[in-house]
Amino acid sequence: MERQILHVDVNNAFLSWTAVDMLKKGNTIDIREIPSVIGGDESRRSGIVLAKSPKAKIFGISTGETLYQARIKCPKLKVYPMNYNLYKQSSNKLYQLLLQYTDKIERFSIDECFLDMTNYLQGKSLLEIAYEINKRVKQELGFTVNIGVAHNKLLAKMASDFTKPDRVHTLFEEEIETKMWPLPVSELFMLGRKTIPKLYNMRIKTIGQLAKTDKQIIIKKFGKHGLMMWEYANGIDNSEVQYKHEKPKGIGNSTTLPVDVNDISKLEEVLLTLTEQVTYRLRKYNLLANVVNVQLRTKDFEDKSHQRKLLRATSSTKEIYVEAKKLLHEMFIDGIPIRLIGMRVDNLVEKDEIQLSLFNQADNEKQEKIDKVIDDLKQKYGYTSITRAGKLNIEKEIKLKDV
DNA sequence: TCTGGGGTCCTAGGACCC
DNA sequence: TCTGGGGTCCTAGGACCC
Repeated sequence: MERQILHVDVNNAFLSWTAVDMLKKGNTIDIREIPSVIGGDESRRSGIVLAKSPKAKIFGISTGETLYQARIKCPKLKVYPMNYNLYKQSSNKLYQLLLQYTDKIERFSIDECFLDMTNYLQGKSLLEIAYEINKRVKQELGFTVNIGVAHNKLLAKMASDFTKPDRVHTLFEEEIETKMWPLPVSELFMLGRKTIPKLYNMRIKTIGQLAKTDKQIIIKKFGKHGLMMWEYANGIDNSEVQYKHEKPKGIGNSTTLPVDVNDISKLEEVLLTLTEQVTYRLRKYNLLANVVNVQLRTKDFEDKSHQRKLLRATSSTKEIYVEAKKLLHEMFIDGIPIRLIGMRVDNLVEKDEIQLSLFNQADNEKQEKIDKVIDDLKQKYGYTSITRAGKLNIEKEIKLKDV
């Protein structure tokens, strides 16, 4: 049976949500109406554009470029900081509204949802519901969304990306040829900056040209990814809306250091902080990790990572840190300044599914108790209340260097 | 480039086993 | 040994998404 799919995409999400919040707090200007962006923190060397207003777009400012470049394009540009908690709250409000239409909702990212409306139409057409959601979000929540209307996820997603903002677009099978095929291949979902030049070399410039190229030729050149891109170009996508919220498959944190760091003991201290954050989240999900991974980025933007499978799954800060520290030492080369350090855990399993050997249990429980005491305090008093003595030192030192 | 951070999935090659 | 072939597991790194 034909599926009924909507893709809801918040227009300029971070910026719109900030605008709504500022208006609510009595601010008189709507930052959506002026050249403005949400930007990272330049003093922490993460000064890039995360979201932009339509007026900023007119100046040629694009997401991902540096604030420095953005200001050259528009000297009077207003820059507002990131506020992740606000985004999460705003995203939840949207989700609550969408739940009134179907419980088959996949939260694809903080500002995008797929809705499976099959069997939830209640006498209305899919398009009618799309317009109703569009209107209600604007009236009740104060920001606008684009909605893609189609019979599979890929086409719904492509449709919501057409003209913006505040629009509803359909992309049914019979519309593929006129609405999607004339677009450049770079517009196709899952085709990124590495694949586009290769397609150009094959004289493939539009989605239609890709769709009409022999499938086997694309598979031979791009493998599994090739099959997917050929199917997408032809509007084929049988994937389901993943509405059962799944646990993460990996959890990680990384940070660009305020200054390049040459000293491994400093890196160790940052690594400990990252490990504490990651394992805290791991325990909150009631998961255990089987693999520990450490990533470094050098001053010259060269990335490397090392990972290792553990002898047994764990969520213990201490156990994971011991392994992460080993990995750091294996990778670190004295004299090569480090710009970014990250750590992540992978191959996660449900804690309750693991059968602990009796031999390990006593030791394990002791470590668990220590972690739990700290977690409970973090829960109660906020994350920053618990810091290790060593951590405070490095933050102070980095700040001093930075000035 | 004055170039973020959190994810998922895939591939290639080496180690190891039968 | 001038060393087969298939399968699985592991690690490093890449591509892509928002």
